[in-house]
Amino acid sequence: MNYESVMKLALERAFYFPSCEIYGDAQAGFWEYGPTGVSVKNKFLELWRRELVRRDRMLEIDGSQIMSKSVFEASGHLGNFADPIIKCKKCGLTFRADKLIAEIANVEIPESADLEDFDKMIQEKNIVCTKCKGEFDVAKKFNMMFRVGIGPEDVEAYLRPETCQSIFVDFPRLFKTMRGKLPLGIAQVGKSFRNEIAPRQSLLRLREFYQAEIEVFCNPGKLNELEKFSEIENTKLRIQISDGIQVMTCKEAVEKGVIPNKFVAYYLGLLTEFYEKTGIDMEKSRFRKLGEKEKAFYADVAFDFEVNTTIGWLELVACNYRSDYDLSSHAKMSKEKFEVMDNDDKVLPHVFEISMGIDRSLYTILEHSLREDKENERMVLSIKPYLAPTHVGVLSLVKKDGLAEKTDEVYRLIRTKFDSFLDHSGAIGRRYRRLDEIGAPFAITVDHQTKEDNTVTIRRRDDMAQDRVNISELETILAKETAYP
RNA sequence: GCAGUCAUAGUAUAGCCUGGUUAGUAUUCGGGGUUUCCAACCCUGUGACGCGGGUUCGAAUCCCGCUGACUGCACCA
Repeated sequence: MNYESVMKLALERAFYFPSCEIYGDAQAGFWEYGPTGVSVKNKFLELWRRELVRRDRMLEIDGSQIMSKSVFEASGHLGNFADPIIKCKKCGLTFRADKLIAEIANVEIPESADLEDFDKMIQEKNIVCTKCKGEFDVAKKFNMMFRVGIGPEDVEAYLRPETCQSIFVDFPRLFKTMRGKLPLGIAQVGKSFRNEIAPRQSLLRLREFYQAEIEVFCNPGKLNELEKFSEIENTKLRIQISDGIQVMTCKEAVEKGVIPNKFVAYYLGLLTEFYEKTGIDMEKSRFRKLGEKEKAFYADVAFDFEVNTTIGWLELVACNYRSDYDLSSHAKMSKEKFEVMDNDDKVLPHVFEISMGIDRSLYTILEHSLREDKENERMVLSIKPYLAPTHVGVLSLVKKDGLAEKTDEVYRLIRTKFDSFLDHSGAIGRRYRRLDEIGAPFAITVDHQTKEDNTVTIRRRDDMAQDRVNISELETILAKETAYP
């Protein structure tokens, strides 16, 4: 289904919608999740916990969103997370200073250079606005982090631009108190904040967004010694190589040198198995190795997990081998010791990161699950039952003859065990359609026969077929059908 | 951030050019009825001119600013 239809569904059924929408000064890049969206998000995260955190015995933390200045001095975000920009005095057009200079004067100035260097070069080479020939104002830094002031003294701090910094900062304590052993995964779900220049397309480019990040700390000397690699060695990865996507097992990818080591391949394998279970169409996915220029400033080797949608390839996960970039910078800045013992070796761990964009993942799940059933004139969200915002609708065929009361009874029986929705009003077909649209995989209908033999019908969303079962069996059936895989 | 297009109920739209009755329609939604297993029907009700200025006796309509959405460019660490 396309972006437009997903957007319509999102607005009509309260999956997500613009933040502060009743006010005229609402800013772009901020969206809220409604009840249905939250329900899917929570279930998606439960799946993530099962398939990655628990499976790999990772530790999950929940850190602060506001972090002190030193953290970002050490992480490099204060220096590198900013673009040098110049603005035309006449027409107001803004350019990236380094890019414009490289283009016009053919001189490479690193983007982290002093601002005066850009001004000097612009003077020297007499660079003017490409559009109106106007003069440029002095270069400025546009930092994508949101600055906040703490307390009455307005102490400088920042909203985190990625969740992982708390994981790095917390690593020494966690390793000691949780009896850590390399390789050790530490995970976190939470919000991050980036002052994007042009937020776009609802959940796909936000200023405030959810990440589920995993940082795996490892001994860099043992990247090919990983016993659990055998668990995923036959898992098939889809990897972009030059112009085509090649499908190969994790084992083959390492043997052919497509992936540098077993360690990285293991986590790409886990990630593949996870996304298969979200119901995203994996035939439309790929891992893409990033080139030198595309990589983040902290990354050594980087693979993006991307999925093709109706608005193009979307990056859902960034997998970065960050080496000891973060731990050594924080060690230097804080004087804290980050070396740990790995058997008899004292090592400064390296980090492999799996940084997942939750909002984009949810969008993709919706886009890949939503379909139009023309034959039956309905929109169906064929989402995996364990991710569905509502598991089951509980309906009375008619309100009268005591069926409503009987339906209430059935609802009370299951309401705390499943996400269920009670509905008596209107035609039965309409109620089924409403449930189809929010992806409820099952509908239970109480009819006249129920009063005679205590049976109800269960209707399945995808094929609209119905079975008659005893009320006493409902819990078992639903538990089985909505269970995580 | 730049350029173009646009902004009316939950959703989709008409009206705007040419200012003037109660802002129309479809669907959704609430209540009632009838029928009963796939958006039927009948009655009834709720619900909108993005925000701020200006012009005017009078603004959804004309003008200005802001905000947002879409598309393209740039950006995406």
